[in-house]
Amino acid sequence: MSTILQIETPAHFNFTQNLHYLSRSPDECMYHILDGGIKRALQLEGQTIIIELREAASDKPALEVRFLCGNDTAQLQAAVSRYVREWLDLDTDLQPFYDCAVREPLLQHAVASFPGLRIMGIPDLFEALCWGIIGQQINLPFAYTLKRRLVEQFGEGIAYEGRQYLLFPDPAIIAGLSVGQLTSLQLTGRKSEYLIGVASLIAEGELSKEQLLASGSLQAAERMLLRIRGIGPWTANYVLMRCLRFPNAFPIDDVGLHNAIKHLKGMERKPTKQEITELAAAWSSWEAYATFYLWRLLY
DNA sequence: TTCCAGGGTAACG
DNA sequence: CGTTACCATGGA
Repeated sequence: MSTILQIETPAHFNFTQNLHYLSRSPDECMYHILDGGIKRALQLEGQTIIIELREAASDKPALEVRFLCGNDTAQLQAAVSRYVREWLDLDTDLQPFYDCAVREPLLQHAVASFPGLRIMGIPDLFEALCWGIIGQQINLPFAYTLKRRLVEQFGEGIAYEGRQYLLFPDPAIIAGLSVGQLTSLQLTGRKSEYLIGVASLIAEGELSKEQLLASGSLQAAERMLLRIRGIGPWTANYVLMRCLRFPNAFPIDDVGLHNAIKHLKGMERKPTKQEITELAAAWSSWEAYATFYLWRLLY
């Protein structure tokens, strides 16, 4: 009946490792993980579909995608394939990072513990920016709660086999909200203003992923993001890492990164920014992956 | 109870 | 300019 799309996976990719990362919060609302597979809704090529992603039982290491709901034209299949490759970062060769990490005291343990882990992406720019802003200065469980409220309140949902599959809210919807409609979800007034502002920029076509990628360099894209109210160095680099996929994006202000370093080095205090800069010199051009692996040590 | 959470802004000197 | 108060809630 429905087509099964096969997607070959590269060396240094382990589906179970990544599934474990994706399972980290019971409050995650953008996909359902059950029985070794991921199911989620996607809006691609102007259509809304539900897919299931799991490891393929084939000779070559691969994933298989089932189309549970919606058409599966060749064009849509190609779009889904591109989406999955980007989401799971299947097109990056991790060998150079691993070559670097095995010689690096701070990274050895992490890369040995989570082989095949990749930076799980947030392909949608608006979702990535919202997630970054929501997560500023609050603990992660609460951030997941706030995201779920936002998505349940303002995102579209599709029911399938008794389960609700949610799409992230359209920027135009959020752009039209009042601050009060967001503070009622327990977002702060300030963050509510940030979200509405970012939504407006995207809805008006003044900010896009294409535009950021076309800027030519990490630094240029970072400068564009830093001009936006509510986006500082941490949020900019977080988005450059998880959405734009710059391997050298580096959220150096991240408290989780600070705690991981403190723990690994047996320090009594958190490292200073200068100390981190000196340590991270050895991760040059792979700062994003180093950060992601160190985060993984924390939970 | 206090302190910290995947920070950023605006108002100070 | 560098520094600081403030945001607002939940969990340890």
